[in-house]
Amino acid sequence: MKASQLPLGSQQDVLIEPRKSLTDEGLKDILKKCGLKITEQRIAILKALNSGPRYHKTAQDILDEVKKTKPSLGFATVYRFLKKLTQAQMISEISMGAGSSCYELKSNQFHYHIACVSCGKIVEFKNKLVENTLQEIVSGKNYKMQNQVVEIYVTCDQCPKTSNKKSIE
Amino acid sequence: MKASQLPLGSQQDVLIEPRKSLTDEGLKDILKKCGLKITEQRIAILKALNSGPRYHKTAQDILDEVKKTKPSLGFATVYRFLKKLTQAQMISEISMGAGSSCYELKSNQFHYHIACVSCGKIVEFKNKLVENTLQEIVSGKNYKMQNQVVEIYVTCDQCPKTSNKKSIE
DNA sequence: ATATAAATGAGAATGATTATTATTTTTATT
DNA sequence: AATAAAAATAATAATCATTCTCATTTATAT
Repeated sequence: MKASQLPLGSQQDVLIEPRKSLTDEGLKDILKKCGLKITEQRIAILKALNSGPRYHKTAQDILDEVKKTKPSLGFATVYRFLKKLTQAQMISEISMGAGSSCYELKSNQFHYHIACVSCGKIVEFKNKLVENTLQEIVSGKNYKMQNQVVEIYVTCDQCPKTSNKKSIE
Repeated sequence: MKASQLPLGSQQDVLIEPRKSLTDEGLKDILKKCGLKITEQRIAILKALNSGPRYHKTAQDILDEVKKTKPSLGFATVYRFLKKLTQAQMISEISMGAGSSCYELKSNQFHYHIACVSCGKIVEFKNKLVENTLQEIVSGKNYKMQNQVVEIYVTCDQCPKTSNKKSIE
């Protein structure tokens, strides 16, 4: 399934809701909350993470964006910071098969993805029934929810050549 | 979130239902259905994929298993064949963050995973309400379902040291 | 102002996966 | 059963994403 997909980061997709942009103060608060020092690089990386229209970004996406203003930035700094943000649960790491992982700032609601295995298009969606059902499942086991990942792989109606592929049995 | 997890393939987990073992004829039929030639290596790899108690396996898991009887097998053959099986939609590729992807033969029902971000334990589960809801979502958009991935990340009750981590907001 | 711990940048190292190529095997056809 | 053509294999090199190392710079608490 997934090996046939293009890497997530290179794809167009549809965003459910635009995010409000964060002030420099807001970005610094994020760093403080994580116990991290405030640097230009980190502010710039957070801004890149929070800029639309696509909110899940690869390390490469972020590097490309930030290098426009800070050409000396290196991959190591991006990955190091992304890992710290992940550990602090400020962002989610998403890996949908081949290619690089994507990262996105957590918002106050879970959202999910529909990806076409043929054209690579990704659509975000939300569903409270699914969200609540998953919450009940883990609550019933006395677990504590940390994150939910729901990905639906489809062949979409804009891919006529592939839409007659057999579904899984 | 995911960067803190151990690789999936190295973890213990709980299986929902044992799978029936396939005869050599059944395995050959799978290859024929995919339009692939029948070789000892492929039969052995399929057997390894279909053996319990854990049905999601890394390329390394498969290589280790098959090398017991065919020591000359190499990684390239494993990956090449897994990619063909994936393209033929006979198996699913699962990548839950860091480490290697896992592969599993598709069964007739979707199943999902709960993973503890602290200890790495993975539990499989099924839920018809979620499954049907996801099906309705894609049907409503005129898409054709190819696969569903539902992963819940938790801190589990056997991890007291981590169970008081704050949940995502 | 300064000491200390943390962060950065550059590049090397690692681990997973894919590509290359010469050799071997399968399978369809004599 | 022999054989030609296409496909598969094994070995290894190459690639890609990510992490590590270490010398230098920077942020922050005092």
